Amino acid sequence: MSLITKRVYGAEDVLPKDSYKWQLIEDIMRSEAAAYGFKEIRTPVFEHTELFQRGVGDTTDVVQKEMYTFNTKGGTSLSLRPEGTAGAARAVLEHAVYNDGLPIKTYYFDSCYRYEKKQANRYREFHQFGVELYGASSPASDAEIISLATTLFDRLGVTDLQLELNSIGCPTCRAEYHKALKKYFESYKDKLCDTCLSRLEKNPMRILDCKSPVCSEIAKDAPVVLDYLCDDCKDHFQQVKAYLDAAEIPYIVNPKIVRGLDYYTKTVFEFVTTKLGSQGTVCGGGRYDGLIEEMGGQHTPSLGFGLGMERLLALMAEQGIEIPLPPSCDIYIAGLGEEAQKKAFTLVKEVRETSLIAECDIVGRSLRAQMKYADKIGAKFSMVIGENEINENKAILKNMETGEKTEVPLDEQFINAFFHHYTEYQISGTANIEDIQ
RNA sequence: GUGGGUAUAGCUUAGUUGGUUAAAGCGCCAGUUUGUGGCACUGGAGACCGUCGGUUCGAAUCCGACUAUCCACCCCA
Repeated sequence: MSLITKRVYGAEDVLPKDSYKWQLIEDIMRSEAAAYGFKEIRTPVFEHTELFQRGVGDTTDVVQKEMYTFNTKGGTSLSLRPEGTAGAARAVLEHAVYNDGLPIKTYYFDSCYRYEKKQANRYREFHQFGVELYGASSPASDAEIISLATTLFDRLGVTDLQLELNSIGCPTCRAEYHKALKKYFESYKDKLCDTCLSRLEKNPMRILDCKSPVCSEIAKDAPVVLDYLCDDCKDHFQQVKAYLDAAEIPYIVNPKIVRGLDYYTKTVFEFVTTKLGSQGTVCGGGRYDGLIEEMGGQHTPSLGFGLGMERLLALMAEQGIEIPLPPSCDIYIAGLGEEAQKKAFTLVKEVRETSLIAECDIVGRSLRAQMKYADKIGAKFSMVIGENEINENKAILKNMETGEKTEVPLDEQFINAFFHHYTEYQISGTANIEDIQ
């Protein structure tokens, strides 16, 4: 088949056979976020370009080369969001949500866009579950955010993740650290890769993250940010760790994680796995005490994380976690002949009003083909209606699993009779839906 | 932006040293007599063998370019 076009490079379709997985995971996330007191926020996919330039940071790769930026007919520069934090923060400020009282706890399911080369578990359109907490500076809030993430992974049964933790300090102590780093790396100027050479001027911390063997070898002995933290930051970090210890949340301190977005301060963390090839970060976040101010608001210490839905799904698949199938058809009502088809059509409608799932033939199939279809969609019960049934006003209800047949009335008592059998069916334990929560 | 791999039905693949209408399994649709699914059987639809060009009497098969796709670098979710 030659189609006019295919899907856009780097974008993925979620097909009917898979969408239930997303729904279940989203349900769990919503309920858990709600349990922590978070409420959903929905913001537009596009924003004024300067929001990301200011918010995410001009020097970051994300803003410099990965944004989908375009001009409107009126000449305004807009960009598709490359991440969720900036837009959420903008909305909170624009609507003065802080007047409802602090802290503000929000979560979102965003589709985000980055113009990058596609790779395993890296897409140009990807989906992120994100959480933002505004107006909290205490280490307890850091721990709460991390705790939410670990609870989510627990509830989903994800185990192959390690929490890596670091503190990159506040602007004051980071300035000291930058100086030390620069001094250190300058002595290796002739050996560093080209990208790292440019990083040396703009953001030397990024060199620590370089995967090139030479640079990472040099980076091994580089000054560690934790040694340069001011007393306040050092204390904050200690207390975050103490909270995590108290909550028995395991972590390792990794002084090399620096994060790619400029707004981070103090606590940064990632949940990483080795099971997903080279895209091992499933969830990343941290504190951004300066962001709200940078965007024109009052000083509002804040923090959050983003969790990659595609990567989470991929990891769950890799781990062999089975997501329970969604409910299938409860009853299929086959019809023989025009009059019977209409009867089936109305009966099915009645059943649906009780929020059960019911189907009848809508493509004009033979009885045998209708039964095959009923079997294929996993109908729990079936029923055939023809001339006889209409004349006698009763029909045979068939349990598709056991083959057991029962006579039921076709009048207004039909629903009651069906419910009776359906309830027995569920009690007998043949319904095989296990809850992974 | 830089590398490397791969392109044959919806999916997974076969296709021998270039040789007549490109094959199989799964899936899909229909049927296997009178009104009942799973199993089995029969039949059907579905591929310009990624595209363009070249070598040749002849190309899915050899060569080139392009495109798509996958993986890695980079970056991050």
